[in-house]
Amino acid sequence: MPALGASAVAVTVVIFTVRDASLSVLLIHRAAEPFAEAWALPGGLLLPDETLDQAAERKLLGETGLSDVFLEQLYTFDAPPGPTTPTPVVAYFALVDESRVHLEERLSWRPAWFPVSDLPSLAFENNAVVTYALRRLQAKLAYSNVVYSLLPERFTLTQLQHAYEAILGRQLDKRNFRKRILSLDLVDPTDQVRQAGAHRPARLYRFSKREPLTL
Amino acid sequence: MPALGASAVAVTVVIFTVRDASLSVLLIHRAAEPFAEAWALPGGLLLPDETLDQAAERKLLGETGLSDVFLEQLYTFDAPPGPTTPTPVVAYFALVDESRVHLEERLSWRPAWFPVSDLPSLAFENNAVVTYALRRLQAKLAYSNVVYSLLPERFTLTQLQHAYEAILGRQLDKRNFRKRILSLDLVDPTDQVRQAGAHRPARLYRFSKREPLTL
DNA sequence: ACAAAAGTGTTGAGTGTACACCCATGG
DNA sequence: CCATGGGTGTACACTCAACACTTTTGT
Repeated sequence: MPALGASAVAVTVVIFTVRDASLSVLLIHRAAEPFAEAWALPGGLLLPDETLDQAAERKLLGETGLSDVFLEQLYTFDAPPGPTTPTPVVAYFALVDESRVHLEERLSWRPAWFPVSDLPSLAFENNAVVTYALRRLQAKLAYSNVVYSLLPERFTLTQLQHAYEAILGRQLDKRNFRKRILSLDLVDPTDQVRQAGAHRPARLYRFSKREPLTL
Repeated sequence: MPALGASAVAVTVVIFTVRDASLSVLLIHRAAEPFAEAWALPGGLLLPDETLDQAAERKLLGETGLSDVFLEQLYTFDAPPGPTTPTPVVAYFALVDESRVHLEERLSWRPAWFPVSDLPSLAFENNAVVTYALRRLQAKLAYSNVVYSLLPERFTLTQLQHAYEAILGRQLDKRNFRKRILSLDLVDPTDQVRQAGAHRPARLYRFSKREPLTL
């Protein structure tokens, strides 16, 4: 039987949001070695007596102040090479509504949103993690309601469509989009018909289930 | 920053095969505590300087003598409750051709195949792992060539169909199945037309790519 | 007035599904 | 001669993609 205690486990979270029509990821600026001055995904070690999901929630809450959002385990990556004790990294991904986020105020680290289409080179080979998360997210769009936590509780179908377009990176046909969404009945219409700042009254919808739903 | 060295990591493998028209899983019989005398999935601790994939391959090779088969990471589960130091478990799943397997000969442990439809209650909550693996496998059938490593190198379309049926747990229409498989061109026909033990000559096929392919 | 977003149907192509019979061989 | 598995085509239902104009409001 193998030697014990060789590894601890780290958890990292890819936090996505949609900002001005593009899909973005939350990154933190590292002050300490290794990879000082590089951008990286938020993450850290699993605490004793904590589940993996709890650790991911803790990280998400710390960075954004949010906890009731879509958050799912993604993949477990090997320990990145480096001077520290090697620990496998369990990656999660989350979707948040940017208007509900309160970014952590820090002295030395500056969290910031970066469009996924224009990422810098990240610490710990985190670019691969983001790429993997993006692929998974795109795949899940087709058959689940994951986007529920990217949008406010009530939203127009156009807003929803913009979220889909940002994630898929291409334009969608409006009429086909509406037909499909309504036929899946992921959403219910609500009575309210006027939204601040909108050009004209519009029907608002909400997700019929806000829990993660994987058809 | 959290305390270090609280956890190591374990790896476990769900090894599937098709035996007389039903999908089966390889289990080992535990001699030692915890869960002595219970059946469990093969697994063990990650060794220092080993990648997760390597650990899974090592386990698979140890139990079956095989290494060139489909093997994919599945999910990372929390440490099971118990007296030992809690370690998260990175689960993998593999597909093997039973005729190529050489089960490990052991004195105290007896590895054995169990149909997934009729599993005993497993140690370490491994039943949930098997259920998860089965769902993933079924999903992957639709859009990938994963079954390539369940079958011998050359096979008839009927054999292939039997493998699909065992995994999905339902009968498929022969003509539709053939049309679909051929249209995906996952397989190429080979010249050989006679197979030992078969009732009549038949066209044999082989997978055009034997590498994992995720369309 | 005009820019910006909301809303609304039809058609054609392609895909998926249901369904039944003949053939070659081994026993 | 019969049991076993190999091999083959068509018709219908459904899903998906392409496509343009009118309405309402804020500025």
